[in-house]
Amino acid sequence: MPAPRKRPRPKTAGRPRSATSRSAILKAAYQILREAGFAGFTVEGVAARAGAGKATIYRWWQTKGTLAIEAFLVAVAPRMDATNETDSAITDLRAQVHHAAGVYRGRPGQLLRELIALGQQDSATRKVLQTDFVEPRRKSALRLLQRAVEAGELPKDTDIDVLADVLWGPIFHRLLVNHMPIDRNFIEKLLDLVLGGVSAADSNKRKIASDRSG
Amino acid sequence: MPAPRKRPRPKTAGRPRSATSRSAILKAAYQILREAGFAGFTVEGVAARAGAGKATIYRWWQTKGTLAIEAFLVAVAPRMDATNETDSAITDLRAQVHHAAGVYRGRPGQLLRELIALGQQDSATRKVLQTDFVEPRRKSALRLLQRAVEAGELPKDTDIDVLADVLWGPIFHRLLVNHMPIDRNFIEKLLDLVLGGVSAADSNKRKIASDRSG
Amino acid sequence: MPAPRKRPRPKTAGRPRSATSRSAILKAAYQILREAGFAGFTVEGVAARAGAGKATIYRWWQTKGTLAIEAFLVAVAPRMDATNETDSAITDLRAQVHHAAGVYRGRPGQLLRELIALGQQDSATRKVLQTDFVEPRRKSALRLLQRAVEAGELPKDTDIDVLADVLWGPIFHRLLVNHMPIDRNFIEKLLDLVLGGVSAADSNKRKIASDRSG
Amino acid sequence: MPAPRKRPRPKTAGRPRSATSRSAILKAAYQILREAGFAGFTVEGVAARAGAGKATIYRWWQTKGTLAIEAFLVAVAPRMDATNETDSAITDLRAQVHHAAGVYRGRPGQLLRELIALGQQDSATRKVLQTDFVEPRRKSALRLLQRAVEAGELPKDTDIDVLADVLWGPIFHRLLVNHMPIDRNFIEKLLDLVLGGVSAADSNKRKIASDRSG
DNA sequence: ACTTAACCGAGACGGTACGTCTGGTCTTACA
DNA sequence: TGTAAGACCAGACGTACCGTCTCGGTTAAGT
Repeated sequence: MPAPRKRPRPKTAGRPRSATSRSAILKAAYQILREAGFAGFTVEGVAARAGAGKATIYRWWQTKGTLAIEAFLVAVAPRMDATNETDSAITDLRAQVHHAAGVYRGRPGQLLRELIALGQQDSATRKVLQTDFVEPRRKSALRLLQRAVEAGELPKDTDIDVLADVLWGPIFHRLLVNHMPIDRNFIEKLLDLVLGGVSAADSNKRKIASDRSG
Repeated sequence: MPAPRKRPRPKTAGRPRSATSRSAILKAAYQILREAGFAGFTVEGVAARAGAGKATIYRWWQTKGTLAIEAFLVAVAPRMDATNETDSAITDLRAQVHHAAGVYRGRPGQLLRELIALGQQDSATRKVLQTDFVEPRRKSALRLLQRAVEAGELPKDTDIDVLADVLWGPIFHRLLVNHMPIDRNFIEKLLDLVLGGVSAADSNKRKIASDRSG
Repeated sequence: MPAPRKRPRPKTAGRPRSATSRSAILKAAYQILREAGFAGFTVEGVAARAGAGKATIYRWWQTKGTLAIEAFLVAVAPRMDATNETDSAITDLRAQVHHAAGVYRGRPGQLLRELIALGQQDSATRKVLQTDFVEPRRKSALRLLQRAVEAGELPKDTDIDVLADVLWGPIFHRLLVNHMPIDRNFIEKLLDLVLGGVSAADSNKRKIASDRSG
Repeated sequence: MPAPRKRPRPKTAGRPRSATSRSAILKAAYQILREAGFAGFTVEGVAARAGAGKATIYRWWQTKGTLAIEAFLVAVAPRMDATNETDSAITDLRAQVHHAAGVYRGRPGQLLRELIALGQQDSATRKVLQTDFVEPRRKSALRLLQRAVEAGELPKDTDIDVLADVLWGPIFHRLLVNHMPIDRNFIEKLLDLVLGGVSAADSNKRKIASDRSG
């Protein structure tokens, strides 16, 4: 059983997919998202700005939600991941959280809120969001946590699935419920509370280090 | 020269708002939400089922989002709060979290996901959600945490704002991102990790106690 | 058979109808008709401008159409009839036609068009229009024609019902179909053709006389 | 610097207008008009019966009035014109008037009344009615009258514009004001009065002839 | 003076239809 | 076959009025 909506690209078909068109569509989609949010995001608007036909869009994206997510990820994902590695997995983890929080504070965070919201109503969108955004990031986080456990920076019996949620959950909570800001101070206290509670590391040292990049 | 046709009208002129109509609308709204989710929730549908005019709905609710939220809260809020109090604030807190998690696992949780999603796109909706749902629950949680701090069950320097997010954030995270279930085991581990990490209480005893109410 | 539960109250019990309110409503109604035509004529608008309640309007007028007609007639009818009588019925008739045409050329004519239009769709309105506008004017015209017949100004076997339509029909035709103007020249030729064709009077003399009042 | 993404598109781009849809809409519109009159004529009803979208209707017809008129004309116009030609223009004219009166007496006449009424309130509708209904019929009548003048059946100095109104006006008058029926007798007398008054033909002969087709 | 019935303004009510908008599909001609 | 253009169906949107109904309150006529 082949994947259902995987585009069948035999070597000798008719006219090949236009890369120009695809990137024009994604670019236009992201511009509209940035300018008007998902509220002002219409397929017709994207088609018009990209100089594309609506049918072309629907040929390659299932729904407008999946288009929005792909446009968002193509534009934002590159600057979402911090990849500096040190000897300490915990240090890397803290850097990763701080970096992500910084991104979420800005325009991309607002868009992400809307896209997660979108995922609640439409299953195709939810799936794409899950596959292309959530899973890679979660796996990356779990890998770091696993490294920390193996290095003895976290207790051997740590449930990293739960710990990952305890780390990221509060940030998404503030992002989506919007009751308090995701400021640097919050992240710092969160990290101290969660990682400080399970690791024996000195919180002060870290605080000084992280302040340099704020 | 006084105005010619100015009689001193009473402040409460005109036919008063119909309570019957209001409750019929809220009831119909909740029924539709429960049956079809927010995707199938239309003002026209609510009006038709309630035997009300659309104008009546728009007269009293700014947007369909605010109607949805009010309908949800009126129907669901009563069974959302566990109010059993014991001597231990921490015990009460654990009970509260378990109870809420139980509610979120079911239909109300799915609806809540959609309503939070809704709040991302429309500011009127966001405001109502904030005022009528988020704040009361948060205040209740903060009160319990404060009690725990004052009773010495939590360290004196605990930042309860952060701790509240660390407790509830992971649950909302799983609710909204939907990557893993909010099962009893998760809640247990979450509580142990968060409260166990800051309090010295014995986790095993609590586990046995809370299982009786599951 | 008297009703058993009805107490023998006098027919004229309760507060009498407010003349102030009635005239305020009619005045407001005509103002709106004049300013915006029947297209912009709403009962709510009339009520608001008159400082009256909608219920008061509907208590005294069956539909908004009947209100519009009454408002129009109260304001316009007085200046619609020319009552100068001479020895010649034909001369009076010509004067009457010229006068009415003059009124129809102006704003009242436009309103009349809309009110006749209104009468096509609603039977209550049609009836009021028939009774209060059409019949009196038709009777007046028939009386003049009858006088002319009796005076020998028209042939004894003239069918005055048909002749009345032949006289007034062309004017209403131009009023409602609007293909050509109801100008003085048209009326003159119409009168000459219709009355000149059946009477032996000299058309030239009349033309000179009527030009003085154009 | 030329526009980068401007390809020379053909003038006839896009899917062409669907003839199927157009005729389904017109058919549905006429059915509704016939069954319920203009009072029961709604764009939503037409769309539903035609299996069309409301937007499609509004794309091609400015207002519901113009749709109603076009539907009426498409269905009714063919049977409105009598085209039997004889040697005598007057005879043809009398036949034409009788034929039209016959049509006006029936359902089409009732609809026409409503459509003319409609034209009083909306200028777009008035224009369509003027262009597609009034003008062709008027031109046809004027042509006949002109023929009669040239053939000597009417005086050389006849003002055919006025005569046309004198002929048709009384019919429209009775149609729209509805004070008396447009029966065969009325038409006969009208013709005798108007044409008999200006031509020298024998009225009795014509009466006998026309009675055969009543 | 008291009762009572009908009046009054205000404005909410159930409805109906409006004209607009957008999602997702379909149909052309061209490349 | 892919593409741009744009027409298509479907159906919810929020608005505008309709004519009815309920309020609190007023005003004569009849007692």
